[in-house]
Amino acid sequence: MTKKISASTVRRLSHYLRSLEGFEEPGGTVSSEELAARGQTTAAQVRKDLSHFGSFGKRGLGYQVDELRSRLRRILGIDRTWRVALVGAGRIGLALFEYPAFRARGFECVAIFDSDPDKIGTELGGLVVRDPTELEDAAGELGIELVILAVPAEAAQEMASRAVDAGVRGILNFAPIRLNVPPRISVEDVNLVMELEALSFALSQEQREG
Amino acid sequence: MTKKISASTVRRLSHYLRSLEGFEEPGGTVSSEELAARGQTTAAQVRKDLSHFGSFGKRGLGYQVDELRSRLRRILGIDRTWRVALVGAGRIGLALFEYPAFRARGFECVAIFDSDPDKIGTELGGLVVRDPTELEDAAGELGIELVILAVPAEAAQEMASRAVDAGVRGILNFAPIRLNVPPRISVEDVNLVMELEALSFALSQEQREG
DNA sequence: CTACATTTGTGACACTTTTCACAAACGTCA
DNA sequence: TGACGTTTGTGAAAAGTGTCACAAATGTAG
Repeated sequence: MTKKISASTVRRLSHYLRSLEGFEEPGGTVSSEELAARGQTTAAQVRKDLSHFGSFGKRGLGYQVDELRSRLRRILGIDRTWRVALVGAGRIGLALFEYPAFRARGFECVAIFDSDPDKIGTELGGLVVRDPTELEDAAGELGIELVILAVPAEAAQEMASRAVDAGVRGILNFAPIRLNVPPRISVEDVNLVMELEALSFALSQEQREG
Repeated sequence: MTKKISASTVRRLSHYLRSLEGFEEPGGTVSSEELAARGQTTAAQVRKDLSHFGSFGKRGLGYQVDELRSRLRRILGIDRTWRVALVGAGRIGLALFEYPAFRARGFECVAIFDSDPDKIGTELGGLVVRDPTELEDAAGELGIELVILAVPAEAAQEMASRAVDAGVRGILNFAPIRLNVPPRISVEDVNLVMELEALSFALSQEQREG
């Protein structure tokens, strides 16, 4: 179980779990074939993905839905609540803050930071916006392990470093730069411009090829 | 040039372009080594990525920044303006709508659709919110080629199909489902819960391994 | 109990992506 | 001009991912 799991496998696991949620027969089973049909993948891929974490299917039957679901949750580390801080109370940050899916999956936003003096001290969604210099104190106090970083590119590195100093272990980064953090820190980048550019590339490519 | 370009290559191209923007010596050059240092990659990777589109470096010197920049823009298809419609005027949709980086890169939001009767007819950011049934007419009229789909999972498939019928060629999908669309349509998924789960997985993995 | 229809788990294979290594090209300087 | 240091472009090797095919389990039905 100490083998390296690829990013694509993790994404698929997350997707399998999502698929299982529309599945409400108690005690039912699901085959790798069915699971594959709901995702955009193959039965063999499903089985290989799951096999990295032990063998919890029954041959001839498939996987027990309830068990698979809880196993996936355990594997993904969402069989608990993660305490998250929002850094950057701009439009995107606030939209995420109120995104119901986050809370529903156990990601609980417990603090908001923003360096805009006009915002500091005001209340947003039941939390008082704090100065980012308070991050270090607050992180310990509130048990913050994850940060959603939604600040302009110019400020991102500084805020990331501050979060790292505060003891945060993971960063969901919306700024379009590669953060420079110690290797023990996990960073996931969400680069919206990049996504649009990928679309633009695909569309232009089609045209070039006729 | 008709070879298949991998998604990771496209993402890196986008990133190279972003890196070059902080580069304001007119007529300067940049080596694959420097470009690699700014990204999270290697010099060989940079050269191979670029070589798929012709050889526009000078041996012994590197790449001319101005030229590389405009070549990358051409390659990515952002040497023009893309007309985009926002479908779903919820929090995330509106945040994206006003995201300055989009417009700055040539993605121009020219229409907003939402099926909420309370929103239809109201003005948001200078545009009147329309009923999604108008998509087909509006798409032709306004030259919409891309759609940002930011609606709840339940509505996503229907809206996607409508957009496809309207002649849209690309969809940036924020709903956590795999859209079922004809193969000629490009879809990029942005799944925020999945990203958080990937972080959660990485953090839990560390703990398991001690 | 045996034959049978399923479906998993997994080694072997195929394909993709990255890394390596080096010849070829370029500018410079004497 | 010619030797030199640099950096590209690219085949070939290595590493990583996905697919296939099939033996081993499992439940069912007779």
